[in-house]
Amino acid sequence: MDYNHKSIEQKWQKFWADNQTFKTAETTDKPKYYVLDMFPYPSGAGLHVGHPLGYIASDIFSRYKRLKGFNVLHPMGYDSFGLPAEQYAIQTGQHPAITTAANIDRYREQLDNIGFSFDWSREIRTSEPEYYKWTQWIFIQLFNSWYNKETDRAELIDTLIAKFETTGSSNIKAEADDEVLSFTADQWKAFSEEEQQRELLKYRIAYLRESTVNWCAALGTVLANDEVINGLSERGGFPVEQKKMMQWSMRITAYADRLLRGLDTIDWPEPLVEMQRNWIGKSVGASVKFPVPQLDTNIEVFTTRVDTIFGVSFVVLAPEHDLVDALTTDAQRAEVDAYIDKTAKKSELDRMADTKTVSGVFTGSYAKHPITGEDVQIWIADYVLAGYGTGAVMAVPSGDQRDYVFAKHFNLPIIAISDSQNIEEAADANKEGRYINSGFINGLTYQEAVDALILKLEELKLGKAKINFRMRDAIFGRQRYWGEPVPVYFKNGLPYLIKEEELPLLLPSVDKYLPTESGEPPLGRAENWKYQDQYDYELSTMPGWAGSSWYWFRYMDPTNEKDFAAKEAVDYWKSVDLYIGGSEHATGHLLYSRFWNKFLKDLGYHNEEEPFKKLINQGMIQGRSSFIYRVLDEEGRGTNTYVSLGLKDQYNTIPLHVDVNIVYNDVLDLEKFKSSRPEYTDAVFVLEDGKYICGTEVEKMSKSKFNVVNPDDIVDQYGADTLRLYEMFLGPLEQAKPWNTNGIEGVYKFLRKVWRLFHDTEGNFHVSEEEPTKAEYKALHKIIKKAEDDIERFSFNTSVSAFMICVNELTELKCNKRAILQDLIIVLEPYAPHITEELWTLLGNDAGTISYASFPKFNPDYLVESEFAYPVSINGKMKMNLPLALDLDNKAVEEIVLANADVQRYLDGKPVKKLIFVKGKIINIVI
RNA sequence: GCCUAGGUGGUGGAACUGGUAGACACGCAGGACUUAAAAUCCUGUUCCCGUUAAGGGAGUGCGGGUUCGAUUCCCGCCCUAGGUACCA
Repeated sequence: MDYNHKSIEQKWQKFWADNQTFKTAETTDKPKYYVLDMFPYPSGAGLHVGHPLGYIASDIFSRYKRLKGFNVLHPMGYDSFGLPAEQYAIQTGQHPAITTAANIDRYREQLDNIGFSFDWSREIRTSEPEYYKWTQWIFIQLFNSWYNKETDRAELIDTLIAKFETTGSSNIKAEADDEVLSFTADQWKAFSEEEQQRELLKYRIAYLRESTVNWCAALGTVLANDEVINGLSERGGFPVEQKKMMQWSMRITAYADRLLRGLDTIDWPEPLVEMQRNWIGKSVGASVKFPVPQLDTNIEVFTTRVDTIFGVSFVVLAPEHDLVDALTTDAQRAEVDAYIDKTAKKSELDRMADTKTVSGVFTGSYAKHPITGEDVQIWIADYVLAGYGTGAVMAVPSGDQRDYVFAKHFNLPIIAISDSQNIEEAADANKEGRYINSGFINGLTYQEAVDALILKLEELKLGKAKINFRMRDAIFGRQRYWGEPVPVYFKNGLPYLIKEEELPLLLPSVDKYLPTESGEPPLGRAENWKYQDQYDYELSTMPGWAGSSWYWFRYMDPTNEKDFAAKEAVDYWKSVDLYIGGSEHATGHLLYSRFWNKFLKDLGYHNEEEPFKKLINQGMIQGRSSFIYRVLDEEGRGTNTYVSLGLKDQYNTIPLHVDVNIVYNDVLDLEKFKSSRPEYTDAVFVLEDGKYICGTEVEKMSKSKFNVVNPDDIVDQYGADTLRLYEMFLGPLEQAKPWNTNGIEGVYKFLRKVWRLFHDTEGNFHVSEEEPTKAEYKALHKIIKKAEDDIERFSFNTSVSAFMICVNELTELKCNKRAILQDLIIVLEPYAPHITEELWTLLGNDAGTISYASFPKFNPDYLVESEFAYPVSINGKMKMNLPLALDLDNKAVEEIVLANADVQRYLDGKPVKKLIFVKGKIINIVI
């Protein structure tokens, strides 16, 4: 019997499912290993051939780790709350739960076709009440906590209340809102319940406050910063505006420093680490106050270059800055108002795009320089952003290019502050020289100046060293239906939690999935939906990232009703050892997950500072579109004649997308093309060499470009094992690459060769019990070593090649010895589990046991070669091959090489300066 | 602009810490088997010069450098992809 992928794969997929072969054991005598894929959002389009890339890689790694004796946790689930299901519900009226369930079924079917070793008994869906109960529970913990800077961790709010009751607000070091009150213990106790709650809200990690949000009118919801790209929504590309709203937020900024420090402890791809670093955006500098005596206040600025403070020639506020109104003099009022009006009208997009024109206006007021006491003009300009730092900057034209341009434009003074500065043409920010024009820091170096200035500013109470972060708190509420309800109700306008034992707070039914007439979110439509029949529930739902920010814990203990996961399970599985997924989640999911992980650790629920120890970004698989060229007639109208790529320049043509599924190795299947659409039945072709060659282009995979390839089709034609091997063979895992099937035949041929090693020429199964030869052992141990090394460094494509070499060698040797073949298929099992399982049982082993067999032990002795030829060069040139026995020491090698007649001839009596040895071989002779 | 990754045959890509560049596969060309096709197998395939051959030369984006020896390390530049953007 020849290799029949269909019957083999169906048989084993059924066996594995029926026997729960990949159910993760709860034993603890084996070391654990946790391999996780980023779980998919089940979209209506189903999987295309790009989706499984990462899953195949993680499956190979999981299976490899099982063979290496690890207890492997390799689960899968669905991130099933999300916008598309809701949009679809708005259009069709169908409940998102129904479409989501249907999509999940389709996904599951497609995934099962590929033969993954997921433990499906641990499947989770974020939209199931059993799951989101715990997402809500975590929200409750976040609401019930504050961040204590002294202990550098989150603590229960009770510890804060206790401090308020004993010492008031004075000694509290907390991450909190800016406008917290100062009070004594007695004052606190005298506060009303409402006043106390209002104050505590400013400290909670999940908190409610009025904040400027990214409002997307078209989607009817707010968006997080990472969901906004260039002023447009990530989904749909709709315009996004700034709007003030009461919103739930997460105090992720409290964790900014820990999130940053943690990056040094994890094994993640450098670009991703860099993205998170930039997103967090730590800058070290100082906060400086410029007194405004006439208003009895200060303008506080943030600067990374305090040392340039004597170069300050003006101060600039963002147009939205709170003090602008008070600072504007009557004379300047009209001009300032006009300017504010103009910038307010500009969208975020315009404001970002327009970075070249210099604009700004003088307020008419002056501030005092904190050190010299001189008057400094106060300006407003839109290059200063309200959202960063304090929304105000001290302008140092000599050291900052934007300030320089601004000063030139408005004819403001430019003061050199360093003897090494060249400010003829542009600002010069170097820190090399000694200070000039700088009062008491004249003559000092950069570091000396910074230290002296910080000291001085602290003494004057007009400044201090400060660290600023670019990262903002994360907006947590969405005005949407298909998400987790926030377990909060309102009493007297203040939020209160529902009790933990009342969880889950179920998502109520609504008649429509649109906002109410009064503009409330869809949940406002739910009837009789009140807490204790009287209090209004929070109507916004949680954002998409809520459910995915802790899901790896749930897999550890997916059905637990008492905890998000049992303590023993969490203690055993700890954190994810290997996480595979796309880099598009760099500043979203991957940051929020780290945040929640740290938070849950602070509350003592586990002990791991980081959730994902090692992370691999699989590259996107792009579509490779195929084109045919339709010939145009004299009037430029399309005809039904199509010309092959190589001849198209002889005609006037337009390219048309053609379905890639009827193109093989860029050759169009003419019959399939003709029957694809009625209008093509009579199509005429201009061929080259009897073939129609299509043009190609790399584009995103999408239906409209006819370049979507469904993995089911590949599995049907070549089998899951071929698909798995081929996706790995395509190139390095991390690299983006276009999908094409040009080389898939080679992989399929390889599997057939493997099959034939076990079968005689009549196709009957046959292996020999003879003792293998040296050469056979050598071929086997080469692949054992190579496969092991390659998998450990995630170089799957090179190990597929190595398997091909090995099988070619064994075929050449006509090797059908059990001792060799059995080990070979164990090593191959992670890549091609179905064919190896079949061969494993043909060899007489129990079904379902190959996945837990022992990975063969590599023996280096088999690779030692007794005699071989190798090239020796002279001065890097004139290479020649010399035969040589290797079991010799360097001394002997040296003698033999130098005695060689060819070498002697080349040396021509010249003295040898140096011999270069590599691994006991002379590789080069220097003369 | 800044940050990060990358640039190797007709194609996808190998070369793990500097040591025979182009493994493996596709494609292509030629051949065997076959009435024929499919399948399978064999041979060749970086480029240039050399009638075949023996042989020689060039060659890993470009220009330099270090080294006996550089795809690999260093300096400068060009290009591509991804991220980011008035962040004080």
